[in-house]
Amino acid sequence: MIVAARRRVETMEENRGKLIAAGRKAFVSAGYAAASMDELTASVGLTRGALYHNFGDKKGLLAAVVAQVDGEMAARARTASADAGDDWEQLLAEGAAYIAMALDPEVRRIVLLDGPAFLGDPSHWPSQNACLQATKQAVGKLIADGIMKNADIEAAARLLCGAALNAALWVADSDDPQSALPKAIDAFRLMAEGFLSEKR
Amino acid sequence: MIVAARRRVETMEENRGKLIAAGRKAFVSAGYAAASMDELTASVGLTRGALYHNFGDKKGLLAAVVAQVDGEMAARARTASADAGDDWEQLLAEGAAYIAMALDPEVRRIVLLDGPAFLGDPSHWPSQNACLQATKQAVGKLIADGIMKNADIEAAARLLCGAALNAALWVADSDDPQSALPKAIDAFRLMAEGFLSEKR
DNA sequence: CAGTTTCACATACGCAGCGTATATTAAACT
DNA sequence: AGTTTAATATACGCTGCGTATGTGAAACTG
Repeated sequence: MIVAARRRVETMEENRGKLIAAGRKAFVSAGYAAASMDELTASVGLTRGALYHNFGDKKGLLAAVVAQVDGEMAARARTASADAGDDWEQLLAEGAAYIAMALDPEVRRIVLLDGPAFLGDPSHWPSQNACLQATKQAVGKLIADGIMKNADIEAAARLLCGAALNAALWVADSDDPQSALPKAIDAFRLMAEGFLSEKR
Repeated sequence: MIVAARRRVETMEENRGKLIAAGRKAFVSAGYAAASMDELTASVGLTRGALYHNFGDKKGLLAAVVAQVDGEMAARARTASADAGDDWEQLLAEGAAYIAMALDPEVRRIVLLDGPAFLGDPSHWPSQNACLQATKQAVGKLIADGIMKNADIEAAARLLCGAALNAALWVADSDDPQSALPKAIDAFRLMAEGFLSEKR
């Protein structure tokens, strides 16, 4: 059967997708700096021409890849906190989810290491770092409801996120990640409770 | 006056020092990846020959630079905690000191961003990340004395350090670092108290 | 103190990779 | 059908890393 000629936008979307997928693979295995754009594009049957047309430069592809992975992180976090009890438990569940996520090499390498190093601070990313966004929102509500002590929202969110993600890097790099994970999560819950109001 | 012929080791030490100093400058202004070893060595009147002889490769220089900056961080942290009250206050003072340190571009760019991205997890650095080491020791003592709740030492240290350093990155990148700094430190103290034993 | 060795560093070379300028070809208009 | 547009390919130059080789001065040696 003769396939109808593909429309331009279709193939372009498809090629963008291919390149982003290839980027995820390449960046995670070689790291952003060492990833070759020639190899990457060839691996999906394209050339650097397509890359530079679609993403401007190498950084542009990284940004697109980060945005995609970041979006997936947000989805996973929502799922994790969905069946937690109250708002506070939801925050803890999200934190635990982020710690677990960093066991994923894509998250670790691309979002936590190369992202900040080559794209700058996550809070300025166009994709808005998922962890930060979700945490900030949760913290805002908890403080408003008097469940959390009155700290600066941004600062508290950043501390919680930073703690979770950094602990995650430790877990991932430890000798026995599977046994380190619960320790990290336990400690996280303990520490986060510092933010809880006394009267609760 | 005729200067006595310099001994070999002397000049070598001096050249190593020059290269490390040049590395600090170059890495902080351009970032590790974009720093040119040709420019860097030329800026101190040497060539890449000296670099590769002394440090093996580009990464070797980064490691040396990281070790130096890391050492200075440790010294600053000790000074900061020296005149704090009890052990717990010392831990908090150290944390606050680390948050303040990340306002230093060298610390931020070299130790917090490029270091982990290109040398791997700080806990495996030969220089042993100063923040982690100091925090682990402090936490160990506090738990042994029953001042802190019984969490995993590594995990707790990693969380505290991660929170402090990540908050520091936020402070450094915020619109008004000087006003963000106290907010970050306040929130840090609050959160850290989650680790305090009830009975205290 | 002349001869020899060592080694810290310079010079020279090859190769890989990024970005850009130009070419091509198929889809989209008219 | 002819023309334009634009998505991708091709071709080029430049920069930069790492290595192989050269060199001269300090460090041994008898």
